[in-house]
Amino acid sequence: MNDLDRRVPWQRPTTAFLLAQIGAHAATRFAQRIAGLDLTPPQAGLLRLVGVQPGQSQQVIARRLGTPPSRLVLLIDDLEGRGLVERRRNPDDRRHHALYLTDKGTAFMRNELGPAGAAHDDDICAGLTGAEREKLHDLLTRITAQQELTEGVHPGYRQLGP
Amino acid sequence: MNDLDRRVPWQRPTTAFLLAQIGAHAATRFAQRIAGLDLTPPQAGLLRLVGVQPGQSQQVIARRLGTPPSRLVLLIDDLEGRGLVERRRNPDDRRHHALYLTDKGTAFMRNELGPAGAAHDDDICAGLTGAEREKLHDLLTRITAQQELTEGVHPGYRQLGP
DNA sequence: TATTGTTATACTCTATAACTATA
DNA sequence: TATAGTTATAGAGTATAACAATA
Repeated sequence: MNDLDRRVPWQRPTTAFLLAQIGAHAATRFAQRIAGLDLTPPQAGLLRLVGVQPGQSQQVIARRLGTPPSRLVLLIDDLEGRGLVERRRNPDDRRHHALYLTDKGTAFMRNELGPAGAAHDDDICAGLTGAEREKLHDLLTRITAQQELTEGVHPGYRQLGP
Repeated sequence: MNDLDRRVPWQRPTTAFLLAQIGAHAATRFAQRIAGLDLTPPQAGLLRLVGVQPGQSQQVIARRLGTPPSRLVLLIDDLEGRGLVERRRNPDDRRHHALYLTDKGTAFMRNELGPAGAAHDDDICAGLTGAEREKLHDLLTRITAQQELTEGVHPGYRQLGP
């Protein structure tokens, strides 16, 4: 028992602390993994959201992600320049740019990013059995519901260190 | 079933994704909570570490936190200016500054930061029963061990939004 | 010369505000 | 005038590098 433990009631890390610690760790590891795909975490999140909800305007996507629309511009510029995402002007209102995955983008999700995400999940859960992973997934899903977190979206993607 | 689900095998968020999502959420909520104590998350982490391992030099603390020593200076300056932390020069080697909590700092941990952490934990786990919280804590602890994460330290504290 | 702590500087990421075009 | 998207600017946070004191 150390000095502080004698005085404050923190004998062990709280569950919330462990969640933040492991969450940060998982985000960092994910960033490192997809760096090999020349992708930053925000780009990966955007790519996934465009794939799941194609045809949305940049305004809608920005609101969904909780980010200012101006931030999307450069992210999309890069993804579009690499031929993964496509802006299509709406003929009815030429101010809107609807976003779609290209065929190349779809293949990238299936062959590169998808497997990377699965491998990442295996990495993080390596210490648990299959049944334990299910239990953990269930408990975490309950938390996301109670805390009213948007499915498939989170702001905490972390950049890669040196 | 949406467009992307037909093409890539991501029917549900992975466990690793949920961990990152909830971890980011928890970090943000914690930042909001301790903002009422005029404390940033990095300051809270430093304060706790100084309390748990008093008498360490800034170099040692920096290595433990995985942060450059220069970053500690301003954090400590602020905490010292508020009378929560104390630098003590080592008479044997006057280059070293050993860090300690003041009595005021110890009281602050017990009466302010400690209860805030407990309330935060209750908030995040509000959707789970007591037994479920135990189970979750156990599973998360297993992950931290397998992933070799340092107890009580994580780099992912998040700043407060607007 | 090597190390501790500090100060100065630069870089990254993000948000805010100004601007263009369409309506 | 109002909105979608873009560009320009500024801020927060952090890291890197130069510096002073001590060994």
